Amino acid sequence: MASLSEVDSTTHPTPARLRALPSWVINQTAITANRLTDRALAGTSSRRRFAMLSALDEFGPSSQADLGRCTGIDRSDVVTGVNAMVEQGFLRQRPDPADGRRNIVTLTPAGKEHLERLSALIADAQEELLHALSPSESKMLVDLLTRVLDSG
Amino acid sequence: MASLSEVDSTTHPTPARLRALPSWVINQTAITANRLTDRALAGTSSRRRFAMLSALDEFGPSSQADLGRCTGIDRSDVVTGVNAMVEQGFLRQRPDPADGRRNIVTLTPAGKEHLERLSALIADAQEELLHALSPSESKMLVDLLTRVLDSG
DNA sequence: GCACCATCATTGGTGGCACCAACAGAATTC
DNA sequence: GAATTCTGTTGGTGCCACCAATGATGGTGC
Repeated sequence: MASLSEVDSTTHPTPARLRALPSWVINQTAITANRLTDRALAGTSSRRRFAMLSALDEFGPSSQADLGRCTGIDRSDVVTGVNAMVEQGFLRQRPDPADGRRNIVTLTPAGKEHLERLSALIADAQEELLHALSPSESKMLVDLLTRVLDSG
Repeated sequence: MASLSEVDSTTHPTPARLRALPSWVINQTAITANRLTDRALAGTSSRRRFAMLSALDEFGPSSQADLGRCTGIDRSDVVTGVNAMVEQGFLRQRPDPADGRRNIVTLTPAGKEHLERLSALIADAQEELLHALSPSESKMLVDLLTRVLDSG
């Protein structure tokens, strides 16, 4: 009995100009993705720190500059993240004996453990984010975005 | 010590954990997309204001609350954007005679003109962003992201 | 009528993020 | 050995998403 427009009364359509705009759609999706992961990480950590932990786990001890480069985080932002995680006991910091400029940052066992906890939380968020897509569609989405990223 | 990684000194590989993480890839792509559009808009406008202009152009005059809802912008953030564009002559603001609470915001001819200018600038940014993808791939990317968005 | 609640525009503020500039000290290059 | 590059660090900027509260207004149930 209710007309279509009536049903839509609570819905707020997005302008077609925006819906057709790749950068807009990408950004909106990123907003919800970040919201989901931020909530999943609750008060335990942040996306940035998770990225740093991931890099240290995969590449082993590295300087802060390298850590920033491979995660896309500014050197100055790496500093605060590293400091916080050193204080939490997740990272260890020592000067590079071969290069007096560098601080070598190392993942502690507690840090590795922490990383795995965060990884599980974030995995849940991914599922929540992509539940509308099939596994192959999710893969295709990631592949397309990766190609966009690598081309820049 | 001496190893292959030495040769790669200029390249900075991203951790596999991150590269396989949809939310990470989406966010990184959004960062570059936003950087490109922000640079395209230079000092002329912002992404938010473009979104508001697009909505007003497509849906006609509307209250600020509606404007915020259909663009996903917080009501409080709509205020500053509207004020700025009113001052620039792109928007007109008048009280709703039928509802004393609302401000009806209308796109002026200058605003419409401005919108079209911005639209062209942003279109260039899209091309720059997606130059690695074919048109059909770009469409598929937008479709996938749209489905993710609509499912949330 | 009237109390109650929803909605409006607006103010103010918060935290995170991406980014930039400058610095001293150490290393590398020429 | 001078010049240049790189490092960690400090400090700061601006945008963005988000939240809380408030006074004014509209609508609803009774």
